[in-house]
Amino acid sequence: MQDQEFSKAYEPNNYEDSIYKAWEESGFFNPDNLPGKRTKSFSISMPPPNATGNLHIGHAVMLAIQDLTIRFQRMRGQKTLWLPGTDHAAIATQNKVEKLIKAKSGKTRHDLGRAEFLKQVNDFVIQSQTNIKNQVRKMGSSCDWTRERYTLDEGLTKAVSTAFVEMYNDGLIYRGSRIVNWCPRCLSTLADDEVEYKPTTEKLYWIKYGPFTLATSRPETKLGDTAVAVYPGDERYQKFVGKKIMIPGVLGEFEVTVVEDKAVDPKFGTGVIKVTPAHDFTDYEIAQRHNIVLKQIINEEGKMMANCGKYAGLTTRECRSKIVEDMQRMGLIEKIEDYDHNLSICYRCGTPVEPLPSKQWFINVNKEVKKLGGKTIKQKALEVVKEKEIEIIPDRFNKTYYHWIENLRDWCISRQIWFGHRIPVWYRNTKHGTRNMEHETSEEIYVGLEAPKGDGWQQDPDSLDTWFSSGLWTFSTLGWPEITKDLKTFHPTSLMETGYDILFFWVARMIIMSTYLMGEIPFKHVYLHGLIRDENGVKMSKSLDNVIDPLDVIKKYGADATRLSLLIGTTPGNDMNLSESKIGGYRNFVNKLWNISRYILINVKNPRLIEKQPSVKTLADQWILAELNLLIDFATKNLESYNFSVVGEKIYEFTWSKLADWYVEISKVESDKEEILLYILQNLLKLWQPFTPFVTQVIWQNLDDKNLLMIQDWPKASGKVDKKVIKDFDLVKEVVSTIRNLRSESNISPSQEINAVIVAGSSKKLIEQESLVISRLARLKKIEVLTSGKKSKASLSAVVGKIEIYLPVAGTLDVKKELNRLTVEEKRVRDFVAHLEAKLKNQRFLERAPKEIIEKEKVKLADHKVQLEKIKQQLKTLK
RNA sequence: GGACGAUUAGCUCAGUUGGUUAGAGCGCCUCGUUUACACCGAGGAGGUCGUAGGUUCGACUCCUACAUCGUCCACCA
Repeated sequence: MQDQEFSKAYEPNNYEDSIYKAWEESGFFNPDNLPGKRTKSFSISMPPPNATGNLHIGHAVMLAIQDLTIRFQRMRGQKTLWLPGTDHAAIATQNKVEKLIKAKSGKTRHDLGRAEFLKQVNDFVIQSQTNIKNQVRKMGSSCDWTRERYTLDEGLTKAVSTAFVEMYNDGLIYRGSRIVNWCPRCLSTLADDEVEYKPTTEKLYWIKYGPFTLATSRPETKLGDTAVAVYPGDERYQKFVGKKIMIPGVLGEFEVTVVEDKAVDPKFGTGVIKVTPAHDFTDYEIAQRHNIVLKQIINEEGKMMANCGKYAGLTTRECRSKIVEDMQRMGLIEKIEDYDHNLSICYRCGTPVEPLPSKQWFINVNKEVKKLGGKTIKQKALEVVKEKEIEIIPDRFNKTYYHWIENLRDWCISRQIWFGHRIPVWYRNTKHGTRNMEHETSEEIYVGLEAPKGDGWQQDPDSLDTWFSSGLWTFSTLGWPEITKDLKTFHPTSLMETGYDILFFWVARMIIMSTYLMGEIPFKHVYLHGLIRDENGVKMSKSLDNVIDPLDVIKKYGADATRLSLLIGTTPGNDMNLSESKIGGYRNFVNKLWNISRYILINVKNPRLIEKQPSVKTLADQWILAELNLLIDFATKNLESYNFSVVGEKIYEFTWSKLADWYVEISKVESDKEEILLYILQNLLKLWQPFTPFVTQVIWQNLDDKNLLMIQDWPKASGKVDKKVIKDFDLVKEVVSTIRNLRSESNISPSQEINAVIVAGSSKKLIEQESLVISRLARLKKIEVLTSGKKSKASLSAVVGKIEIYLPVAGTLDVKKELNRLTVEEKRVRDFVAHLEAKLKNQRFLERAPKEIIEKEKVKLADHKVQLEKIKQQLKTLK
């Protein structure tokens, strides 16, 4: 050990980069290079961060948890693969680059043209990918970079096309004319779950509508009305049902059909709604049920179409105020009220969504397919979770998953953006530029992996929803559609670890895609972590300036401390509040581990690995090994079941409160502990490695400079744990603590050594045997151990279980204070004894409680009665 | 409107199938440089476990209702 290398405080910045480099160069992130015979595999697909992003704290928590799991399984002898990659994040990336270009040159993507725009997007992506990959490394992630993938790389693009073609041939993908969510800013469709809702106060217009009065928030859609609907059997309107009526409007009269439909709430408003099938989902469904025609009046830019007369060309908002004016003039407006409702907006840009009729590609979620034994993809996705093939942690998310799947409608997968996987469909004699449903065309369609031969074919200009490719992630990254060795070895993956916020977006879609295309589940366990909020529980955001940047805190406190702060004190599915002081606390801990190691390594003659558990000499030796073995069992069991936090807490407690506070201190008193100290240290480093891989490796090099800690075998508990050892040692600890307490209460300075008399009864042998330890830790000069008797006058006194402790401090004894202290203590024990006595007198307790519990209470009572007696005597002696 | 979660020490959170005199870290108070560590050591104060009922010999733990906060889903003109 080099002294200068082992500085007083651990400096993470001096080691982290070189350690990571050593790991990466060792090749052990790659499962093919792992030593030993590894028959079982354990794999995780890393949820791909957006190719454009910066690492944020949400990524950090995901990386910490996944790396912990992979490192644990690697040490357990599994063939471990953690496959990293990035996602092209279609709309998000396109929007971002569009903004950048606009800011730089004032140009739009249309000015540049498709090819040039895509080139610029790709340049941008390559640059930010390098950035985020290095940030992933900073966290210590032991993922296999040789297998890294990108959703737009060649192999994955082929997987996407193959999936599309296969689903098309099975009739699962179809092109249809439907009402879609349309963002007039992005000029694209949005999936149902890409629409967000914003509470907004708007106006509700009560309008005269022929013979009816009805309420609407969108009077401009009156131009597209083709029906009026009432609740079935509503007496007020029976005479109109089934009739066609002429309604006066701002562009003259128009005809509507009156229908009955259960979608109408007879209690809301007047119980009548106007039906605009082309621009409202509910209205569209009503129109479908009653064979009502639809009339599109709003175009893809959110403007009124040519069929709107003088309103043509206005935005919907402009049109609304204009049309309201005109209607007021005609006396068609009865009243206008304020009205709170949820405005639908685009989740990417916040623009209000315009429902429009459009020709798009969909995945049919209700089609029974042969490949799934006649089930629908929806049924299959439900089944694998219900039958526990896939286990979601925490399991309460099962319910929300079921609910979401059950209510899933056909998934619109085409997007009118350029950046993404182009839809593998070609048309001839097409009018694909028009999405208007009224233009049915006779066109040839070709769906395939490559462009068809022959003239006049044009590829569909649209691209696929980014979640379509993400849905293939677990198997497309392993080589599918080729049946590769990796695919056979690592799929289904073992664990999917991600935030609960994308359970639907992503996890559900992977399940759908994998069960259909692969015929197997994508992963066995789903671990959902919560959101990281700031110390006040507020979502982190740049505008609030409450963001904790993982790179900043790694630099300041080290990657290990950052990881610990994200791994401990959290439970799956629950949000976590994180503050910098918490990270600082774990930095202190890492430093503690460093200094324990430093002490051991400096004081040991020959730092080395110890193969077998060393033989013991003292109670402390037995105790620390027993505690270590308990810890190993606990950690192994709980890491297997993803209880990271409790494991971290337990190892932390062992390290600081057991090893450092007691055993290391005792090692300064009892000699000849070289082997045990080394043995404990080497196992402790192994236990910590999945949590804090950097500092443990730095320390490990001092024990073994040839092999990396990350591929060592996970520790095994050796031998049976003797409970009596732990009980005895705990008693010794309590005696020491009690003496320290007495000293402290009486302001006896640590440098002042005093005598002690311990009346130990049946524990005399134990206390005598441990008297050296006790006297050094409690800073005693002389210690006298008796079986019984001898009341020491003018002493501080206390009782530990059945043991009486006297510290003769004649002269300095503050009798009044001491009496007071003992009286308080006496009352506390007396109350407890009374409580136990009452319990044990309760007939029903005696009848119904289990025997062991009653026995336990009886022993407790007896012990405390003895204690109470002794305190009383001590009080008497003082008086 | 429906579902879910949270509510435990000043703050951030643990608390496994009901059987401890309710725990940890940070913060706070007192004392302390005993050569691993002041990113430290020793000791201490601090909680009727959101409220009200109920089940039970026994409830922080189970049930019911309510309150506050939060999230998701559905969206009704």
